[in-house]
Amino acid sequence: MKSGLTVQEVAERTGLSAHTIRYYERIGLIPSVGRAPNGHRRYTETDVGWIEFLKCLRSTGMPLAEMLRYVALQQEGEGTFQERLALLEAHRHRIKAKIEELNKLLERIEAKINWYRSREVQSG
Amino acid sequence: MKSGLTVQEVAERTGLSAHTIRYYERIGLIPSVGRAPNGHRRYTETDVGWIEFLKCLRSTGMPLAEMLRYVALQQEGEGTFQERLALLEAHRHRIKAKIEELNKLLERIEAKINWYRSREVQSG
DNA sequence: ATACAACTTAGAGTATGCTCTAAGTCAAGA
DNA sequence: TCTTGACTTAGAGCATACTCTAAGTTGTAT
Repeated sequence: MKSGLTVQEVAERTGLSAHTIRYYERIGLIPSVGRAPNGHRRYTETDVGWIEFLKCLRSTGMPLAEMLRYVALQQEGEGTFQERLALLEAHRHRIKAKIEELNKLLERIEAKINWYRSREVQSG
Repeated sequence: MKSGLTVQEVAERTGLSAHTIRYYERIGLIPSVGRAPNGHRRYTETDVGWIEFLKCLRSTGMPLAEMLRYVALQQEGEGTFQERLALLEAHRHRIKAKIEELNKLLERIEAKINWYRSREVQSG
């Protein structure tokens, strides 16, 4: 019977390094990770889901400080639902804005690429 | 008669700080900026266009090191057209991948938001 | 004349987010 | 028994990209 995943196993699953996972725990992003009798970390599927959510927030550009704020609200309990929702909605807004910005800038870069291509034809 | 824009004016136009513009010049991203007789920088419209292009590359996530590589190729002359084109195409590919990633992760965050909203209704 | 604001340079300092190290524990296999 | 490898911790180190500072110069307004 398996008591949980090791930090390496979680690293493999999530694509984060074991160093980073421990670091996230240390700064408070992953509260209450279980330990084996020898002190080694043991992760549940719930933990893995949470870490994947953290990764999702990070990959979309949320700073660690804001992720910590989210965790803090979570630990304060149900009274912080509105605030957590607001935080996520603000983040969603930023992601959408970033996607729009990227699309706009992509066009500009493609224009430059096309300029190079037109030159390429003439100069061989 | 105006001999060119000052660093502050370029900062206002491009949205970069004067510090950053000087820094970019120092590391080699903005070659050959003209000087007034007193040694002050004077920018042409061409310079501004180039700085805006740099900003575009940065905002889409290109590291300074790669931008420097692009500048280096540019200064080597016409023989580097292919390489410059390849560099921009690789970058375009990364931007597209990033947009796709953001769209995917955005969905996940929206799912979480919707989960919060459904709770919100029940708990008042 | 003098104060002020904007500029110059080289270099130091900061923010963020990892990433690695050192010293030690522990369990399993040769 | 001894080695190997994975784990633990606290803390140091590093990469990136700015951002600021200090000391000095210059041009303009009062």
